[in-house]
Amino acid sequence: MVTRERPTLEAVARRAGVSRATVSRVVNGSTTVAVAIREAVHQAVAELGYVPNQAARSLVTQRTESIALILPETANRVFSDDLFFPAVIRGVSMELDAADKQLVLMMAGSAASHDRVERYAMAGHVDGVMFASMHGADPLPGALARLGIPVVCSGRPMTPAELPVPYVDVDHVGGVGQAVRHLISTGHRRIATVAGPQDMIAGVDRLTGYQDTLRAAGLTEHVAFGDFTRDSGLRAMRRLLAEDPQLDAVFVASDMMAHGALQALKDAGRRVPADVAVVGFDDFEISRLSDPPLTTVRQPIVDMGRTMARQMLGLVNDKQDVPDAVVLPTELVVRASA
Amino acid sequence: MVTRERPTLEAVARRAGVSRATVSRVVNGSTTVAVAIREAVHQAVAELGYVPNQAARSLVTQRTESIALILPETANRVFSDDLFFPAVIRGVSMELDAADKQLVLMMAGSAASHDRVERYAMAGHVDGVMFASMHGADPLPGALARLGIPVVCSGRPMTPAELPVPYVDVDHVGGVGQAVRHLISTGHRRIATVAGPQDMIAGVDRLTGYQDTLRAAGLTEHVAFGDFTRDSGLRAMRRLLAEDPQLDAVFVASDMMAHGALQALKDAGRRVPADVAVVGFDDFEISRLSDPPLTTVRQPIVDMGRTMARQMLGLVNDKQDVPDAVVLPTELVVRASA
DNA sequence: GCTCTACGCTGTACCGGTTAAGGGCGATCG
DNA sequence: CGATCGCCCTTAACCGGTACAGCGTAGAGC
Repeated sequence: MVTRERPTLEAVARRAGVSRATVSRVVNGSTTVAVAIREAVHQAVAELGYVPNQAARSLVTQRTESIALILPETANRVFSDDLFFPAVIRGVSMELDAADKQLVLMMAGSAASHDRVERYAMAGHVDGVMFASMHGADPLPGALARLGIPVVCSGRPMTPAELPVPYVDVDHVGGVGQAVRHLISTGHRRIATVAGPQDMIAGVDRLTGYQDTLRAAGLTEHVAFGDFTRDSGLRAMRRLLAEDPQLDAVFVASDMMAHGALQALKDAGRRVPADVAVVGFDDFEISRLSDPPLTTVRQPIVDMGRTMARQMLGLVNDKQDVPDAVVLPTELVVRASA
Repeated sequence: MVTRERPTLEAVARRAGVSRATVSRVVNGSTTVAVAIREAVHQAVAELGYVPNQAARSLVTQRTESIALILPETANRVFSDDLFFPAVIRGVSMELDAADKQLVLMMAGSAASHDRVERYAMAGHVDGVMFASMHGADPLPGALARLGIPVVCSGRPMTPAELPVPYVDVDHVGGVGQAVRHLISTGHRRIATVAGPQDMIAGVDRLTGYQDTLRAAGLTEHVAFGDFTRDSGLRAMRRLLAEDPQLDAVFVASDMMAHGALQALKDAGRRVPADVAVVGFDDFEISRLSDPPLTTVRQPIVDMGRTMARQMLGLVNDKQDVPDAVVLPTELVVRASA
């Protein structure tokens, strides 16, 4: 390793024959510097390969130009069979890159890591914190917001905090309504659902959408619960079939669970959609490729990430027009399974 | 926003009735502090909710306790239909979490972002940089290493740099050899391959493994190229079928491409494995679930991430026993497709 | 009882930037 | 022609920690 000494402002200043302050102003693009001097400084910067020390800069500016994204799951579970977080990351990353901010990724599954996140943000390591989907009524976003740290959540908070934090969510209820009405309009009457975990807003709202629509149509509810994983969908579908062998349709609250449900139906010798129609929720890439291709409610996950990031950028730049809540539209995508 | 002032060392010192230096030593766990004073400081820290300012600390220690992971793709492509990067992230994250280091995620698809990564590392924002899979002979790892910044790569560098950087890779050639020998031993003789991109070491090595094994058996090669995406696998399989309708087996250099190939075979009316046997490479979760379940070469992706992170931690801690190269084993997983 | 040593704490000089206050100098105006 | 003004640059005071040198104090040794 060569470990060439990193040049400092001081070195650049000496080389250009000016003071540190002048170099600082040139580097930060101040216009009140004579052209000749500005040129000299730029040349010195180039010759020495000067790069400002971020720690020193942060110490005085109280900004780090980086933003944390918290994935409230253990590193174990995230990414295991989940396509949601990668898409969120992608959206967030696109937007932060454009703003020249850095993305710090943190997993916060355990209580201990909760603490770590809080300390990390308090240590001024990041300018703001984004939460990607949350379980239960997590106190962390509210706690950080109370400390004056910009916070944005994905997913409407389950319990409205005393201090409301901006969030972005999708129209779960509307999308599910479309899906269930589609099932009804195609002649189905015994429509069950595999619902998501009830400690997540996505789980709660999608179940509400199902219940509201069914009730409006005067039909009977039939619910089994999963945790958004493929396997839980498979098991839930089995339970539904055991409880009501006559069911002719099912709305499954996530694509992953829907693929599990397709498997369960296949195992049980049911044809899809002839015997049982299936609708999912997410519209992952793989849902176009399943057998049969999955009818599903599309939610714009990448856009959620982008929107969160934009809200965050607005907050850290003290823009006044940052909306408290953004709800993105969902849309039924009809394929072969229903 | 309440924006409570963050307490400083100074404030804690005043409250505890000691000097800044003493508080600093207590906070950093030095043992040469009298118990009574240590207690008093701890209490003051707790009462004030003191959290050390990371920027100030980094300024003097020249360390940030965070590590960058570079995904050399545009944010667009990463995660689109790729399951490799999420798994790497998961492995890296597990290991860094345990070491209480933070993970900074950066995309570096464009030349411009290349520059950003270099400046970012040079600014001392991170203590080290890890590269997750690379295209071509990327000069960036070598450049950073030359600047004295700890670097670890996933995937053997395509052109050995003048300054060798530690890397972790898997035994591509060995795994592919197992796969192709399996095809031969089950009676196949017209064995084609869908190879990966030849600007990536994984693409090159897997093709080499195929070629070496076929040659050793005195069989004829038949190659089409893809770029590891499902769609490219589908198209490549079509070309192979058009060129040799008699082929009876194919080794596909990635699971994603293999799923595309399965689709192409199905479209062409070929039964798998009766007419054409298919072996993939990766062993993603979804490969157990395809129809038929995919025989494939398992590579330990999460372990790659963990190993990279461990090497990195060794480097930043100046451990002497950091191996230059770690090659993890691969293993044929036989399912129904071959 | 005095010196010596060891220990533990304080004082302070940094780390590398930013920024407010201050000063030199040429141009402008009366 | 002198006072005033404004433009640009320099000086220096921070930001909040770390770590080293140094000093006070207490206990040991004789």
